[in-house]
Amino acid sequence: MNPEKQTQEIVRSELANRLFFKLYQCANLLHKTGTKAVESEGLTTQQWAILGALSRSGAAQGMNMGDLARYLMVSRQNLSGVLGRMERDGRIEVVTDTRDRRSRLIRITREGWKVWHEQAQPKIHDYYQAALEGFSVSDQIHATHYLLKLLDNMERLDRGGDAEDAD
Amino acid sequence: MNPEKQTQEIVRSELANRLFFKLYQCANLLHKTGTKAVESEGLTTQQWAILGALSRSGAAQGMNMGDLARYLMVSRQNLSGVLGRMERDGRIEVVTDTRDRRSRLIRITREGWKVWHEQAQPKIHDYYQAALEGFSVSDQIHATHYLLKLLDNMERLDRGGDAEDAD
DNA sequence: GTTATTATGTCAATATATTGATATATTGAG
DNA sequence: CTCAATATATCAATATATTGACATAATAAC
Repeated sequence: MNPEKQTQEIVRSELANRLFFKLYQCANLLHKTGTKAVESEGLTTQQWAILGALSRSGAAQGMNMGDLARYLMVSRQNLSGVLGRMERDGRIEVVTDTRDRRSRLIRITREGWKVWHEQAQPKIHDYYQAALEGFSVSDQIHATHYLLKLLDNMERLDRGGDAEDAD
Repeated sequence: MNPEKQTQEIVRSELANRLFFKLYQCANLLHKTGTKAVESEGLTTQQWAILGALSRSGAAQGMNMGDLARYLMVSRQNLSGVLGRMERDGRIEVVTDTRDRRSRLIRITREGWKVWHEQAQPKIHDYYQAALEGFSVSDQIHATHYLLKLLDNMERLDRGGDAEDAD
């Protein structure tokens, strides 16, 4: 490798390093500040993500464990713990799917719906406003695009640990 | 609020929601795929971040707990646990700062240095390569810029929890 | 009907992450 | 010297997160 190419390599590697370190810091602060924003409702960022998923119009009938775990990109065992706490708190309910009795449908309860829309959403709105200060609509679209691209690559990494013919 | 403004509000809010959900998913996958990349060295993404911080030229003398916690954006109690495991594994050492005997300097050991440079770095390099597939240098710069901006806003949120003088 | 697959539950071990409370040692200001 | 501030340690409670292993129940394939 010629010296010029080698210098390029180092620059690129340090650039990547910086990008991932910022992502790492963002991840830490997302959970810290996000949880702080909704803690008065007894919620955390994970529970926020789950209520967000379950309150979508597409999930009116509920979502099963596997789909929810894949959607949130967490493990089934982890999800099980969080859902247990949310069921305890009355925000969600777990019912057996009549069409496939192996499957459990996770649904938001009336109380969960109320907490989500009346209490959490206004605070989440304020949180977004503050966290996205200085972001134009275009900036938001571009930032989301980069995250999506990164996500695609990481999903490929996650699947293709040894099997090298993902989709 | 007129109907047009209201529609704009909803679009903006859904855009923000999408951005933060992607960030949430990225955070989950970063830890999952990142840890997988260095697990054969007995490392995790947190330990990776710590070794990265300690191996910088600026940290040759070591970093104290407080600075390291602020740099990584984690709590002191959390850092304490991770450092304990890393000390147990011989990757770092903790010595009392001679200039301020209250302070403990965290330093990378010779063994930690070796693990970091000879074993972890090549794998991290490959990880970056795969995770940034399709990112030009310009893309990387822009993506980092957005993360940095987000980080600034979230840091402000983190500090100003009760001070209510937001404009 | 037997069997393989699928969806989930559960237990265990480990690591990461927070806040809050309490304690100790050291430094620096007066 | 006294006292406040600083830097850390430690304990506790709670929540999140992973992999691995084993069990169960229901579906689907034969």
